Amino acid sequence: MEQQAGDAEEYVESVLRIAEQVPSGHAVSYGQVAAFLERGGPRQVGAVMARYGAAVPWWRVIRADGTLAEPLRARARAHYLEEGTPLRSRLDEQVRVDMRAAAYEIPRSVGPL
DNA sequence: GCAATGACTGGTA
DNA sequence: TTACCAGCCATTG
Repeated sequence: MEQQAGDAEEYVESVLRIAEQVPSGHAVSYGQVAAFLERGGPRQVGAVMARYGAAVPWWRVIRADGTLAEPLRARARAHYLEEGTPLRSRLDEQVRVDMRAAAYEIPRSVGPL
């Protein structure tokens, strides 16, 4: 019954799985992913992304208000411009994703393996 | 076992 | 609109 360790691994796989299948030009929030998995919370999703997110399009998993942590913001902007993600930038800075337009509903087929 | 930390969220001012 | 606050939950020291 070493389920606990297995659950942690499965949780990571599920989070990465979701991040991987978010289509270009769309984005989901940490809370959205956590609510979909019904597991942990937004901070746990963020923790997984911080550790294993490098292997997936992490810029498609963002905060509920369409912003990102500062160090990531600058990197994500380039990807958004390249993918044509709907942005809500007023001036040259303060770039944030327009979640109303970029919102993406996670298909249930992506649930926990 | 307790305290601090973090790629968060929603509400109020 | 932005700024601040309290709540939440697993990980780490």
